[in-house]
Amino acid sequence: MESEVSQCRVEEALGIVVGKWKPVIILYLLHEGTKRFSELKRSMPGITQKMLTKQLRELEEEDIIKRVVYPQVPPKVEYSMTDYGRTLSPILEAMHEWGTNHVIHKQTIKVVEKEA
Amino acid sequence: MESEVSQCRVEEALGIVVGKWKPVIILYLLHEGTKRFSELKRSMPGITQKMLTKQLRELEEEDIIKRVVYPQVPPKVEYSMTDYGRTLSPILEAMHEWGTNHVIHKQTIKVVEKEA
DNA sequence: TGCTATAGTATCCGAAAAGATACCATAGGA
DNA sequence: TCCTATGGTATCTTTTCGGATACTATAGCA
Repeated sequence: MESEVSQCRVEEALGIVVGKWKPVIILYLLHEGTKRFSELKRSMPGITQKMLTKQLRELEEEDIIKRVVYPQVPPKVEYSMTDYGRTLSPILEAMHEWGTNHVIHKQTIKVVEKEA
Repeated sequence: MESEVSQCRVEEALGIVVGKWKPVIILYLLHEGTKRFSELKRSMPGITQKMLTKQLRELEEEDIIKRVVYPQVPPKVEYSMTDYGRTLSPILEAMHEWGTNHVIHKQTIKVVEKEA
């Protein structure tokens, strides 16, 4: 039983959460519950339709979010977290907290460097 | 005080941890302590010298790891986690755990799909 | 004299991710 | 009759990431 670095499963979690938009999508759905495609798009200024669709499909593929299509015209599609997807919450929250602190920490480093 | 998605600081943490090699480097240094450049390289088959150097420089820049150069020839350079860098540990461990479980979960989904 | 080990740099290349843009179907309303 | 809203797809271009390869310096050793 050696400590093999190659058995690292961090990338499994990372692969789901990384990207410019995925954490935003997940946190939004975690906090706001069920949302329509158009609501997601409006809440993420700068994202293209193609990008949003792609990210949502990938998250759905991994069973993180649920996609419900209502047979209407114009179409209505709702997205929400799955129970399984919600298990990501502690990780996301921890990263959010760490990230918030890191912004401050970076400024502290710079000050220390200037003094030195 | 509205829940603005754009204030999301997850990316701050994510930016440090993502990449093909960074989680591996961090976990290795967390578990094994101080390591020389050549030891890191040997423990990560497939990484090029350029990549390893680049990742290490970026982690050093963010105050996650410490770089100590010994004025010798041939050169000796040691890398280790900073105290601050060690604060990433819970996040990495959580992701590792989640990732390990996710590998199993994906198989479960496939089985359920086949049955349906 | 030439070879090795160490910790790098410098360039170039290909693949992958992200973005811009245009297009589609159709119910309901003006 | 034409326009709008919705939730997409299909292409093309740009940007970024990662990798291959070659090059560097120099102490010590045979």
